[in-house]
Amino acid sequence: MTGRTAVVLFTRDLRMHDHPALATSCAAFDRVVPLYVLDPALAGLSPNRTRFLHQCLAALRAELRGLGGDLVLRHGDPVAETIRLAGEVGAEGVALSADVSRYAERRARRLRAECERHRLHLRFFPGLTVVEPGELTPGGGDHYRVFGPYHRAWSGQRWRDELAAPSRVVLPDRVPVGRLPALPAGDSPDAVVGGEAAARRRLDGWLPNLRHYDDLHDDLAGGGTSRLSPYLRFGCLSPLTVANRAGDRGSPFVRQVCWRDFYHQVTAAFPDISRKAYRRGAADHWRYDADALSGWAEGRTGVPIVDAGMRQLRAQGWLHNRARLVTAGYLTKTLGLDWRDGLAVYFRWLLDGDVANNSGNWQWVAGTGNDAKPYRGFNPIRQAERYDPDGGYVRRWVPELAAVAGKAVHQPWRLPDGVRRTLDYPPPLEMPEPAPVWLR
DNA sequence: TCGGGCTTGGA
DNA sequence: CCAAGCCCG
Repeated sequence: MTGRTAVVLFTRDLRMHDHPALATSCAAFDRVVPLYVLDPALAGLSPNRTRFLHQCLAALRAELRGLGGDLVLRHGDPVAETIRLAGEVGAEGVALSADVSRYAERRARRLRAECERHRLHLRFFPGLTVVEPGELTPGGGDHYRVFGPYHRAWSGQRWRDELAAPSRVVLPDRVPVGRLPALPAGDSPDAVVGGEAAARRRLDGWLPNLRHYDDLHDDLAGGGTSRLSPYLRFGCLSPLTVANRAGDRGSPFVRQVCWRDFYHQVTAAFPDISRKAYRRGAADHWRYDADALSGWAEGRTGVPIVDAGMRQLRAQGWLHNRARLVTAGYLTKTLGLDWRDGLAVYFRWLLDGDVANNSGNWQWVAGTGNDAKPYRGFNPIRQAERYDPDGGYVRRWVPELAAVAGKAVHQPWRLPDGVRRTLDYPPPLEMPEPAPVWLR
């Protein structure tokens, strides 16, 4: 067999379109081996994401087969398996998308060392963000610490060109492609289904709603948000594609895509983001109360808007961004519990849970992150009345309160005793003194 | 260096 | 109007 071969290691870029590592390798090499390594170290982290991942892999394999190739699946350590496969197929090069988490950083470091040892050419590509982390820097530092200035620079930056899906993928002869294990069970009955085709359908279906985004995105009961986050998390969609198709760079929706890039460049500069307070000198001392934590996690705090959010999370593996703010704010600022504990619960359930966004946003709410106003607190009742004015969101997710009409559903402790006793719904959790002003 | 500016709030 | 310092240009 003659000609040159490359291994393309897929990670969380599970798509064919606008995939720089794949497109470039297919153009530059005679044969390309698309590889995904199932790392047992990650398998138990989140049943929801593991199931979604397997759906993405099945879809990617089908797409690659349609182009004459396949997705090679291995189990084990991604670095060891990549090196082993490269040896088996006589590859000269390894390509993958650059990533920012601690896990990804360690994987990259070990890949560099092993590729050097085995005389393999290793190349990292863009593609997980619109603008690569580190590409934009402020005058006095290595990364942006405040969103506003970052957004201005990001909007004015020249973005790379989108790349087409390859037209053909040629595998070397006789590569064992490996079996995809049976689809594992998730935790959430109403989770969306992974895969690039599903992602593109959702994007196509949602784009006509874009012009209402600014008016509707904060309404908890409505469907005004794109719900693309799980697909962006696994790279079923290129964020550049999403941003380009959404048009105006200054629009509120594209601004949200920019937040994702913002937290990736923060994480690249501060890989401890999931464990350590980002803000120097931030107050980072919290109570520990196992009962309060489990009450919050299971959606039985007795504060309806909080419980509604947590139950949506458990049912769908996703929750509205406004509900993320309210539930996270309640855990940290009202209950006084550690943002890391809330982060872990989100990580277990969220289909879109990734280190950069999940950690960055939790730290923002907790006041330890990239916020100019770290002493911000959310009043859950005010939030509920503003963003769920009729109470429809609460009644949908907290059926014990379905009989309570209107916005009274947000404060069941104020209902007449006779009514309250008919509801199978707890009083609010005991809270540290002083009790919050909204609870009376 | 210094002034403008800072996702999501509250009184 | 105050957010609370401090990031950014």
